[in-house]
Amino acid sequence: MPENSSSFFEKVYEVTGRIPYGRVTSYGAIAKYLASSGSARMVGWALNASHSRDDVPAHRVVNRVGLLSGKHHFQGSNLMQQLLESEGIQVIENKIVDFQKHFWLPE
DNA sequence: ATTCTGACGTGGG
DNA sequence: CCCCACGCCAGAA
Repeated sequence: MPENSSSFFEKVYEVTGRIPYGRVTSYGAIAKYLASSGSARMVGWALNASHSRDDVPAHRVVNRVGLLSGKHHFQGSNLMQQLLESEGIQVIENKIVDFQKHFWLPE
């Protein structure tokens, strides 16, 4: 609802919040959707600040190969993986199985 | 103002 | 398959 998001962060939260249950996307995809640019790093940065928000499923955002690059930033050592698996997503060696199959592109 | 740092991505060797 | 260099840009020191 707040398209008045003055911050880049707000936009990232907004899009991330739209990721359907059991689906995942990449930082680059979000960055492209927002800025049509390769500012994927900013997306990860923004998600870093999403800690206070529980409405931002950051665990559904991984890098372009489906690797859980940010799992180290979650509370537990494997919380991110648990969350994904609890949504029916298979994760092996910090990597999502059939990543492309679960991939979701921002609309 | 300058410098450094990233939850990334692409391209080349 | 692996490793490296560059681009990208918001924020902290």
